[in-house]
Amino acid sequence: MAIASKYNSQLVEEKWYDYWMKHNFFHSEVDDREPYTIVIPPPNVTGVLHMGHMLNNTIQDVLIRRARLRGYNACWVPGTDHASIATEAKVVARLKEQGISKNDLTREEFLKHAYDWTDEYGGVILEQLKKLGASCDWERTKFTLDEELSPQVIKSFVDLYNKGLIYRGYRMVNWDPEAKTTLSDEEVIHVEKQGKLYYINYKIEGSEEFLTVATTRPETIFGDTAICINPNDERFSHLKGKKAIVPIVNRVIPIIEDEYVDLEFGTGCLKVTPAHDENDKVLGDKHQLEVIDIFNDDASLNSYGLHYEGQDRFVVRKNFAKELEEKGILIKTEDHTNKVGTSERTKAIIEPKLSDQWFLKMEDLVKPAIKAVLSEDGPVSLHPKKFENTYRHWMENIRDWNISRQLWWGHQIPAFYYGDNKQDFVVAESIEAALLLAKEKSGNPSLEISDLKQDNDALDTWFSSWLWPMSVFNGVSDPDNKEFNYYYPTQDLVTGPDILFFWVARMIIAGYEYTEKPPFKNVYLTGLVRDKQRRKMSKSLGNSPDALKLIENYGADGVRVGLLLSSAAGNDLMFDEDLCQQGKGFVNKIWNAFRLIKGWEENAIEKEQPQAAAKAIEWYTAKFQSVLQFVDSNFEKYRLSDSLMSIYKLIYDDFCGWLLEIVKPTYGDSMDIKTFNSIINLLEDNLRVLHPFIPFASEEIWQNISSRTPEDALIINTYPESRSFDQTLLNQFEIAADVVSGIRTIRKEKNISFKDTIELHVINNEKTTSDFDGIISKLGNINNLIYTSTTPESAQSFRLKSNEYFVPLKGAINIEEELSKLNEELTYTEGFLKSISKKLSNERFVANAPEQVVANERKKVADAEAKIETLKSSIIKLS
RNA sequence: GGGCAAUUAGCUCAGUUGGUUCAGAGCACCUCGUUUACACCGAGGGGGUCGGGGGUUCGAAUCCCUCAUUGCCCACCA
Repeated sequence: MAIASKYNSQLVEEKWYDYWMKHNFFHSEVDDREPYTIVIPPPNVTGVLHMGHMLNNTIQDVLIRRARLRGYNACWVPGTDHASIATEAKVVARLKEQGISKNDLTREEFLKHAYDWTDEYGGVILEQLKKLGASCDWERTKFTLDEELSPQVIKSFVDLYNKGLIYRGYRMVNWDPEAKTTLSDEEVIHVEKQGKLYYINYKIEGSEEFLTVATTRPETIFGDTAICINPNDERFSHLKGKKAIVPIVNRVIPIIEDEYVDLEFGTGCLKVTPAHDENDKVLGDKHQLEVIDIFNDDASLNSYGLHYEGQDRFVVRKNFAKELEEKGILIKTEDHTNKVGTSERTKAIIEPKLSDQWFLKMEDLVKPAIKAVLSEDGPVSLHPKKFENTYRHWMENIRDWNISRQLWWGHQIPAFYYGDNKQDFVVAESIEAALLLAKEKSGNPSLEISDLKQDNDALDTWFSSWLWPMSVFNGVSDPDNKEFNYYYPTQDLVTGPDILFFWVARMIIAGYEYTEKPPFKNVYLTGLVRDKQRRKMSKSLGNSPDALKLIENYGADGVRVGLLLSSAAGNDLMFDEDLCQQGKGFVNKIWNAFRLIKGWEENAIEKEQPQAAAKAIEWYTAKFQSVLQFVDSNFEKYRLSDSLMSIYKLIYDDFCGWLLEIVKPTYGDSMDIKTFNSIINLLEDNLRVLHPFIPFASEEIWQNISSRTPEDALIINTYPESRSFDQTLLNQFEIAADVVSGIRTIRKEKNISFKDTIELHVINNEKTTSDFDGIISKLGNINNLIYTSTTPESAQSFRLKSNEYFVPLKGAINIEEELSKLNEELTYTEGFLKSISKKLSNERFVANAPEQVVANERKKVADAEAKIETLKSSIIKLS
């Protein structure tokens, strides 16, 4: 039977994914086993798979597959997020292309378009995840805006409102003029921008004197309602109680005093625009100033902007500055860099704006969530731990959360207005319930449903996703249901640190508010995927590889290995396609190991097992256990890269490099059945550990070893059991391996072909075991291994500890060369001995160092002395 | 402006409470090797005064101080 020498992922991956799906292996139902649950960070419903998703979901799949093998009832819940602002922006843009303006549509018409869009693109990303091998329970796929989840979001709003935690307030909020909505503080990114500081003269009323004010935003002059000076500033003391005249506008405004003003900055005079700056708002409230809002929703000027009405704020800045300059009012400008708030989504520059919005009080809500993460042995751990600092800082300085958005795509706020007064509203889960409340609150029993008008705004997307680990199990609507009780709290959450506040922290908050339990136990924060030059991957740079193309070229397994090999938790991943190539090579290596072993099957007969093979199997069994222990302990620390790397080396070096080479029959010879069976068992153990990382190839090989029933599929098989192992055996093998290495070095130096057999003479001063002689003979191609006490004539030598090894050579040996090699080793060993002896002769060392350390140093001395002995005698013999 | 983290081989990173083998791995690099699983291979090799400077200690990559560089988070100075 012929097995291809190159592993072909494309032929294999779809086959096994279909097979797993067909046998429902990804699906989980409540049963008696212990659950292991992961909820996916729901990607945007209209998103496409990028490298970040690949990394993130590979990690989740590794965790979930490993849990499944270890006998847990593994459940990975997939789904998508409606991503209100991002999706609405996309829909608006598409409508614009079709010549349709959002303003011309009713809410219902707009939502129809939005749903059409999600039907068209929605869930594409989930299909792409399947290509990666993601073993999600697809029967549980959820969408944050679907019929099951939406009522839970509404319920939670009503509940928090009734608890007095949600309120409506007229506040300064972050306004995104492009999306025409407010944003939470977290959605604002501060970016350093090069700007100018404009020095502008304001005339003092009833005098010819001017006051110069420095501002970065001259266009807001139209909204000025005061000038503020520091009461301690002697330069301006004569202006106290006077009034100033706003240039061009000619409005008379008071000159107020407040210590808030920094004497050092600018001119020491501040213009106050309470409608468009948070600090100015504070000043305005304090000094009871008028508030003049000069902007439209798109940040163009309204009628307060006079002849600039309708022009964009930045156009006005330029034009107005020019006008002021021409009129001699603008006296100078300076370069000035400052941090400008921009929208995380649209990148538009944020305009502080006063408006009525819904807020959630955070102060008390965060308390249990802080404790859960930061207290000693708290139930939630962040990996890596360093993010706990960031978490603490944010949580301890939290402000109320603006949860309303002026968007249509999302959960409409369940507040219903029945009158003209601001306070004439009720909050309820349905309009019917709202009517009852409204009748009561208004005292008007004749109110009808048609008299109620629902709040136009939608909720912040994160106000729905913070419920995700609960809502996917219907835990908000029905907290006592069987599934929720079983699957919640979930086990691990895998996501990026960029949404630590947006999502992770808020989920913990919601979890405690509704269940008094954390939503998950461990949070694995991945790094960002960057390119080789450390640049972020982005569409505009075009440095982001096509994820699906990568899978096509390297196989999902190859890509998974490539991504995982060098991505420690919390560290950014410098992605390079070579990593995938390495992953692909690894898969091919295992495939060929299988090919070799499978080739022995037909020649495997009952015959005596070679001693070398028996010993090698014994050794590998121990080696496997030691690596397994390492792998498991690294999994516990969420160090997946280290786990994978140790398996990688186990396969390349120990399994293929040593074990298979030792048991491999000489050309044309048969294989004994006992060895063959052992090797198959060991191969199967390897596959069990490998499966979480390379699910497709491991299943393919597993199924090719022998025909299996679906019940025997690798995906639902068992993880190798951890057992104790013989460390001495591993140490002894190390020495044997060094001997083989020594022989190979001599062969190489002397140009002796690996095909020619040679002799090896050993002076065994160390009394090392002869158990590995068979292995040494096989791998060194030694025809005669002789224990001796005399140095053979004409031989090339090497030493391990105080043992001496000789390969007799026919031709003349370069005695000079041998001597110089020996002398070099002697010098080194003597120097080594000297430094250790010095250490030991230091009384303070002997007195202070732990016993074990001192004993080890003594042993080193003994070893070195023995080695020096043998070196010296060899030198004498040669000279 | 405040805080946090990092700086170890050409690259990406390990290095556990300071102490077994003079600092490790993978990749890359150099040399040699192929009719007998795999060139998506094998054997061998070179390469680091552990960012700089000080200190504590019998002993420091590891602890302390300081400087430098980089990254991240937070923040209303016009």
